[in-house]
Amino acid sequence: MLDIKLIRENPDEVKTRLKAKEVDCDSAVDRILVLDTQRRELIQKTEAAKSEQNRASKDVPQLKKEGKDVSALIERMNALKEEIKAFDADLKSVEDEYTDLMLSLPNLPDPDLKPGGKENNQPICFYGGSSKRDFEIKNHVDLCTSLGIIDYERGAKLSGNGYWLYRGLGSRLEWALINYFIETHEMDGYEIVMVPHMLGYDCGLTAGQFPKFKDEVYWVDEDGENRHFMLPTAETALASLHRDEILTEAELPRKYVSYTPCYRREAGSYRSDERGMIRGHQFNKVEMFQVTTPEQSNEAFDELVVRAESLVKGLGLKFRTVKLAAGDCSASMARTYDIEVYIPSMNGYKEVSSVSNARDYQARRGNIRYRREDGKIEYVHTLNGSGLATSRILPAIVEQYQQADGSVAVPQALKRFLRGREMITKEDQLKVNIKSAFTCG
RNA sequence: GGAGAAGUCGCGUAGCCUGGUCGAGCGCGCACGAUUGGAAAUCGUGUAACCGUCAAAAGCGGUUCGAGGGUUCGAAUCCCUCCUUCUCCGCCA
Repeated sequence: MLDIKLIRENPDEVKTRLKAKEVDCDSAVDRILVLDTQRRELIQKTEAAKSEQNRASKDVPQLKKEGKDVSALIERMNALKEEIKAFDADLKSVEDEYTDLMLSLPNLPDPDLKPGGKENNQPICFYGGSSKRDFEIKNHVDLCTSLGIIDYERGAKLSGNGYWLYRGLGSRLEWALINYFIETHEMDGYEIVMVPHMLGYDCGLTAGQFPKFKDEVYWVDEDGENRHFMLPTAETALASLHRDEILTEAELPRKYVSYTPCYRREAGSYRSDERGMIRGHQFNKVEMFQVTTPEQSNEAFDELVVRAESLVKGLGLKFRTVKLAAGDCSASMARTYDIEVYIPSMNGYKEVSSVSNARDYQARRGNIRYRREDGKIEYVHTLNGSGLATSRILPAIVEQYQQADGSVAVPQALKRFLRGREMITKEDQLKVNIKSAFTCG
């Protein structure tokens, strides 16, 4: 949510900056200004009437005590009652429309972002050398299938297109990634939080996904008011952790890390080049989240980018970091850098981390504030960054670490999470299969 | 899932039966001041958020006693619905 004072005082600046995001909010802003004026007029009228009512209400017992007649006063209060009712009804309808529009406005992009969409994204850092191989590379779908570490067929059997199963060493590899990431973040001072996977509506509202994008998540429990949705990212839960709270300056910044599966409808986004685990309805992600003061948030953003990058570096993967153009940042965010890992079979890069600064946008929606040392109360800044999306890292590892014989080397950093293993080979898989055939549950 | 109890100003509580000087008493905590060589103790003062008015602050006005609705001239207090918590029973990883 944007600051109404900013809209009131600089409506043109707001309009211009939102245009950089390739959304036209001119009419919404104009309407908000009208409603804002109406709202304040109605508040004044209502409050004048309520003030009189309060005074009269105090006089009644006093006059009664003095044995005076209060019937005239009570009649006046009856009239006031009707007046207030009418004003309140008007005010409610104005405020409802006002709130809807305020919630629909996206966050202002930072001024240094290039305006426009994807085509204006700027890579700002490349890491990792040539990935040329002297054998014909295979894509991760074929590799994972032949190694028996991912079972696409049965995933589809169980849940349809966009689902897969991790099998044996595939599961171990995925789990190793999660462990590696979580452990690294914890050592860096992040608190590990395990959050509910089914969330109430207000979580989506605070994070900024709702009301606009409420069709992009899975809804469960659809009986009336108490609906829950499956979280599309841990950010949606973490953003609401301190909703309606007033923190103290001393306890900021707060740093959280969460591992959750992410559930997304991905309606209409299927593309044939995104085979396998590049895009699914359920994927795994470790998410970092920070709550900071406004002064801390730029530094926190840089920190999140560095942390995400160092995880990819730690795995020895080739990647690049991209500064997103205003229009490619999501609605809630003022700035976003994506970290994209190289996928040899696609000869392209795919996002494994998205680091964003929401500034006070989510804090306003969720009423998350802090008390400064000097006693003043202000909105916090919130930031999030994937660290990392394991379901996209695994294909990258499999493709970048593939060997001529179809086996896959294990990145050094993961070896201790994989019982010191050097390679994942078909023979490994065979052993795992035989073993699991004899062990039950 | 069944039965019962409860949700009040940072925390703990009083007030609810018997509606009106209750936005709300007390204790703790916290802040400031006095006292002291300093501290403890003691005493005194203060102690929320939001909205509106204002250039801003002060001041003034309004709202908030879990949430929403109702009754009433007037609701923390009466009625209804919902949410949450606790206790007991049942069931269960």
